[in-house]
Amino acid sequence: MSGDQRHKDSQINSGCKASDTHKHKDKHKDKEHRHKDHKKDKEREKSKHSNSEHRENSEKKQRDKEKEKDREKPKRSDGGAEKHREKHKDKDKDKKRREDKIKSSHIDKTKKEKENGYARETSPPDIKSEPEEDNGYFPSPKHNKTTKRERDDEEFDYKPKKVKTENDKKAKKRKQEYDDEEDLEDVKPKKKMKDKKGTEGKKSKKEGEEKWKWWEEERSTDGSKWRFLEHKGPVFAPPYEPLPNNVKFYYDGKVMKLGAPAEEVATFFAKMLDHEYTTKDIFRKNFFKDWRKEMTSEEKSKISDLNKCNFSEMNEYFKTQSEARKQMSKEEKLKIKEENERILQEYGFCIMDNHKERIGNFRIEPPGLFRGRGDHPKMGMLKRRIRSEDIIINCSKDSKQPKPPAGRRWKEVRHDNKVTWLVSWTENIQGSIKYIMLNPSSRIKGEKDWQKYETARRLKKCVDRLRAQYRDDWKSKEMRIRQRAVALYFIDKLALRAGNEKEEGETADTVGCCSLRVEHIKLYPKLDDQEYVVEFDFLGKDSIRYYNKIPVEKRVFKNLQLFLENKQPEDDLFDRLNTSILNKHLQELMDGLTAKVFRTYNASITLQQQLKELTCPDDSDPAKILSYNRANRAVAILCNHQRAPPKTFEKSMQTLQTKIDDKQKQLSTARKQLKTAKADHKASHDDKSKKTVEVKRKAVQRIEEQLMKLQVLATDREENKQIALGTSKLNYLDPRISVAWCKKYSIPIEKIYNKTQREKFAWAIDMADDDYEF
DNA sequence: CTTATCACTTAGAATCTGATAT
DNA sequence: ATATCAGATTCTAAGTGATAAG
Repeated sequence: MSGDQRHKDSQINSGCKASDTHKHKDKHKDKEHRHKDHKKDKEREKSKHSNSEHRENSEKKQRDKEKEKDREKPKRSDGGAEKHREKHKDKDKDKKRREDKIKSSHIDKTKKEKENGYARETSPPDIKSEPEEDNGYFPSPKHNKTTKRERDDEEFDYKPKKVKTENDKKAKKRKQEYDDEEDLEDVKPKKKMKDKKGTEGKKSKKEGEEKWKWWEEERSTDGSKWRFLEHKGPVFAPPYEPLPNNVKFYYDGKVMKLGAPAEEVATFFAKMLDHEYTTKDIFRKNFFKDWRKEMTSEEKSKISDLNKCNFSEMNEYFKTQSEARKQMSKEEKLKIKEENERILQEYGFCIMDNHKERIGNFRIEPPGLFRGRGDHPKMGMLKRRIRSEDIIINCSKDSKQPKPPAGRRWKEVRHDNKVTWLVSWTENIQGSIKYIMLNPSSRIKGEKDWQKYETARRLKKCVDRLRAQYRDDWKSKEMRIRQRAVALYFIDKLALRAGNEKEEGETADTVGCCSLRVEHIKLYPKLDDQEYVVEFDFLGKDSIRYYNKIPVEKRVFKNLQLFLENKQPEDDLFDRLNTSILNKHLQELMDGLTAKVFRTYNASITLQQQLKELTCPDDSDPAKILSYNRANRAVAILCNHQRAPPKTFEKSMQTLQTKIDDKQKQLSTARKQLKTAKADHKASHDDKSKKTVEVKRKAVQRIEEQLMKLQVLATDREENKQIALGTSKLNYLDPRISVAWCKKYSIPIEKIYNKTQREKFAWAIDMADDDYEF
């Protein structure tokens, strides 16, 4: 039990986890040659925005072309590039918009470079102006009108603060405007729902709103995330219910009655008794320390040793309770279910800009003991109960504000439409802020998700150029550039995460690319039959182990040797690099580009390629789905998405195997029968025997099919033992690729996406055709 | 610069649920 | 009817990255 990540690590590769404990760091700030370059960085940093490339139709062609033309910015040499930029910066939006249109109509890429660098609004020099991230940004879509309805988001129209009818109109109009060029076949009848009238949202029966297609509407571009927001506030954790008197706690063998505060915290521990956590020293120490804070002075003076505490009766009690819950009668269960449904209906939705949207997490996290992942220094600490006085409510001014519990108040009510959260509070373990936000199916999340994939697609168009550049940078005279280039190579090739710095001692010791330390890699000039092999072994996000040996190019290898010179194991591998430097650089190469875009890009492009490669048109549906899963798996492996093998894995494989064996037996019996039937028929030639033959033949066929299905299932499951497909499916794979694949091979989308996933990806399901290309 | 803060995405485990096997 | 189990859902920790503050 106790699936603890570490286990799985060892399973996958020979054990040993990275050592923790390094007191490392403090990068040598002795920069040997720092150069003038930052100045460049600085200048540029402001120039993001705008992009406006897009055009795409023939992406492929384009892609190629693109790479050459794409801003040949002289890598370093300041100056050049900027100049470029400058020249365009002033165009006004309208003009630009027009241009885009044109452009898109004949896809002319030559134009692109122009926009590429331009810095329009480099400065809305208003001081206060809070340019806000998205300002004018929304890179992607703006133009892409690929074949299909991609959004052309129009940034400049102002959304009428009111109703959607109006929006619709506008949208429609806009659409018309562009339609000629794309002449859609736009299959979808756009019946926008009847929700007009602002207030309507509320009453629209639950999902009743017949599917609002937000992706057919325009997005706001002024950086605001919504215009109207109303909700009921969070659902608080239920208050503590003291234990019945017959459930005792013992200290040093003697019964001891605890006051409610101490008792509550004790129950948190008691509930976890079976978990390996509670045997860990740090966990116990942290727990005990925090527990004592809840004790009365009397309790405190008595209870001085956790080892003398006996929680087992409490533990038993909870087990019994949960058992009882399972045994509840149907009606009781139904009642609970209904109550939950009621709460969901009341608190689980909000109204955002005329639409009723599902909230993701409307319940406040209940108090408990903090469980970090991996070797977390704070495991076991008490996560305190959140009260209304800790809560900040965010909603629009003109909405009906949520009410705090009777006689209580909120910490604050604000009206900030530059953010998407409805409720926030500060958590006491790390001091970080927690939020209540909308469900992934909401417009606000969906748009962002869509945008993410559009950015990745833009990377696709220029990735060759970027690769050429970083390869070139391997030869740079400047250490920092070489480091940056090698790191980027890893991020690109191995899909490593960026690797922000973390505060030491506050979290488990994990790393990403930029934070790799010397101890995390080993170099083998020669290994088996390969040259220049780098072995990675480190704990990444969630303390999941990353272990990989890969041959790299000689130049990379030599660079790594250089980076390692004179360093201790706990020193940073890339001592002149961090994520902020890297991202700043990436931003210069492509608008909106950051390290994580590479993961999205590589994941999606891998899926697309693998699907192409693995799908056989003649396969049965289950076989095709197996291919899909394999393609998905390739991505999961690339991204290192692991899971603890399910506890029941072995057993379930076994039962499956039994089923397969049975089926096999059935099959041979059926075959025998068929043979006999045939023989009979031969002998008699009568109709009846002929029929039997047919029947038997069918039976054989059916059984064969079933057997095949089972075998496929077994293969799939086995291959999936320690690989988690969900994460990549949900976060990295452009859903339009999957949708297109389903359409192309007539696989029902339900086979690939369950209900929740279909909701999240509704936009993709609606817009992608079978010829969609990432 | 360096650090802190904030917002938001990504992550695997825990828990729940409902279909299926017994 | 009950037990089992796998898939769905929930939960919340742990990342990324932009920006503000020092």
